[in-house]
Amino acid sequence: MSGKDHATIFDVARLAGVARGTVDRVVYHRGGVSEKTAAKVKAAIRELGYKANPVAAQLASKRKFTIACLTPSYEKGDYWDTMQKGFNEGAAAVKSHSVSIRMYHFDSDIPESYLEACQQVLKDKPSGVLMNVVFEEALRSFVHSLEEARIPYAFVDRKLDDLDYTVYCGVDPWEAGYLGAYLLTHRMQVKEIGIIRLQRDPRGQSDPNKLRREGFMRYLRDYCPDCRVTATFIPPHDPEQILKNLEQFTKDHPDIKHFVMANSRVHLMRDFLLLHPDPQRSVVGYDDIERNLAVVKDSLVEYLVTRRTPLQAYYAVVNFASCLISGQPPKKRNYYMHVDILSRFNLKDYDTQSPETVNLL
Amino acid sequence: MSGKDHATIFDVARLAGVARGTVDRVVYHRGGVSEKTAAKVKAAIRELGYKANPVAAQLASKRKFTIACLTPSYEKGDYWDTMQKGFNEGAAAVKSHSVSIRMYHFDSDIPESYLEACQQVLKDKPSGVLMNVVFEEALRSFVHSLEEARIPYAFVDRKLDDLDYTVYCGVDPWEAGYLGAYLLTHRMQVKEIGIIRLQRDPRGQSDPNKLRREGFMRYLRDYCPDCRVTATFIPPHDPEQILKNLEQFTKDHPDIKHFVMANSRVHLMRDFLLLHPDPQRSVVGYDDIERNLAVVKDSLVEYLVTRRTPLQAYYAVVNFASCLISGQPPKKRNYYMHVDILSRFNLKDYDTQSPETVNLL
DNA sequence: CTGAAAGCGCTAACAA
DNA sequence: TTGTTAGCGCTTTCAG
Repeated sequence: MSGKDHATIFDVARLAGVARGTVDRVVYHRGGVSEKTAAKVKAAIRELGYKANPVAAQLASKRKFTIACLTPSYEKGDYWDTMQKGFNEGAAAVKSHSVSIRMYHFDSDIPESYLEACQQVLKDKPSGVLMNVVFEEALRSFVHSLEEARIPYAFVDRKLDDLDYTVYCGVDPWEAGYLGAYLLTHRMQVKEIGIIRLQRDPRGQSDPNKLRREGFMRYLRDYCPDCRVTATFIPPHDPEQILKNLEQFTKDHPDIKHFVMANSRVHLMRDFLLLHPDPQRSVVGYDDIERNLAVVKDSLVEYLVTRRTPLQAYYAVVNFASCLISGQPPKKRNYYMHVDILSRFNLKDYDTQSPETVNLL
Repeated sequence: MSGKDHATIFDVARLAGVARGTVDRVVYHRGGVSEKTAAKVKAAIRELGYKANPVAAQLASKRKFTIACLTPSYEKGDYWDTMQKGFNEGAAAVKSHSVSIRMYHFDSDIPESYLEACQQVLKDKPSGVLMNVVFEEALRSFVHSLEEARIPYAFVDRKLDDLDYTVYCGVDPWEAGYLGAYLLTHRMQVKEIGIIRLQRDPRGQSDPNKLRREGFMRYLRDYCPDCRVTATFIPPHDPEQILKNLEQFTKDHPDIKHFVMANSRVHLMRDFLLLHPDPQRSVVGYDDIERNLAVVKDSLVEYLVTRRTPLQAYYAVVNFASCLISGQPPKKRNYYMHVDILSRFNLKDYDTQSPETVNLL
């Protein structure tokens, strides 16, 4: 073993009576080796208990990987902006492993923009595609193209179970919904709940929070069977109108003291909550975007149900990268994250705890 | 940049007009470089945006590090056993970076055993010591010896602020206490609270949960000023006696419906809670050890205030290792973890989400 | 199909 | 205090 505490490719080569290159060929199934030679090499590997040194492999390798991240475009501070942080951190982490990421954005209200982005990805021939579920139909056809091009793909946040993705990273939205209903109602006699929804573009074929709402409703059926739920819709980009809507809604339903927003924008209720304080009121929202953390901090919203969104993106990138590097067969890997409960007394250190903490060097 | 997309040590050396070895010396603070040269090198580094390639560094380096982990001994399933998992995972993560860990245990009821363990550590001359605070006096004198031997040290879980440690990883116990009181009382009119404490060895000079209790009491002063708190002590290793004690306690104080255990063993209440169900009762405990997760799952305990204990240990190991490897000057690095709220509806995936998920290669 | 050899970027021992 | 250089273990190209 040339004085080492572990066998090197050189030791194997010598024992097998071949060159190092040949050993490399059999180790990585690169082909082009006669069966007889391969057998000799394999025997030597077994005898020496040889394990390739990934550090050395990494250094010597010239391979480069590109991960295409196909996600909705975003504005500062919104959900996908929060995700973006995680993508960036993931990118930084995998950089020294010679994988880079490239973002592709589309407008989640405009199916055409999604199709366009898909075309662009296909044209760029990345090593893998990391994406989310927005337009299901279009997504399926895109995945079809990817499979034809033999490009592996992974999901973050949402997935379609029946597809052959490599990695998924996210939380179970149904469970998050269930938990939200628990937090909104337990220890109280709740008879009425108001659910505030967003007016999405009429053409929008996506309903990203359907499962959350279903989980929410299911909890109510299980534990508060005679609780009535009333919905109202607000226009996400018109603060004045939001305020008016909510004022009208609460005037129409004076008994509703419990509110939930199943999307990531509970902060849109801020003005209303500030202007109409009510000690009996309780509000539950979702997702750890900055503005949401702020309304919790200000005691306007009682609970936020979430997971570390940037970490979720980070995990997705890192794990997908790891799959690409190792060239493993595309077996599904699901990483379900834990659902966190955030209240005004455990807000500290939530968003500061970035994954970088974990990276050596 | 010699045709690369990133600067190498060679590029830096050339720009600074020095040899590669010199660049290496300044990057790793190895000393033996004149200030003038160092300045030139630093300028070149900045100009090129040079980042050392950890993969190459790893491959070339012959250094070995040993981290001594000095912790209380444990029994299966208890708090320090849970920590141990994290230490092991941390060890696995840093292994390929040529750092190994070695455990040293002592009995937290027997100061002498602690002194002995300290002596052993000192004799073994590790590259660094990772530890916890149990016997404060003895710890201070141990730290003194470490400083004389120029061995850096780090804390996990608890720390002493005034010492010159390198890394600390844990949560703020006071805040965890505060949060626990919130969870136990909010949305309710609570007039009486029972706090269940452990009979620790009389010689035991440690009171590990003092700060937690203080935070807890502080919340009550802030928000439930006329709530009365009554304590009782149970013997941790005598289930029958625990049951009797608790039965007697609740007989003596029939109005107490709210209980808290500030230590990690709320599961000791299990038998009592099972035998005397009471829909009005609420119990809050601390720490994510398996048996505690089980009593939450069974709805015997309503909330657990915790952090990912194994992750905490993992972070401590990895970060400390990172400091040792990089040979950075011993500047304090505090990693405050987020305080998690666990209820029966968000228990899933809490302990399964191990840090290994994040490791490439 | 197989061997030889030039690196990958950095460390560390030695020489100056 | 600084420069030089031989590797670390593997990949990959180029000859044979």
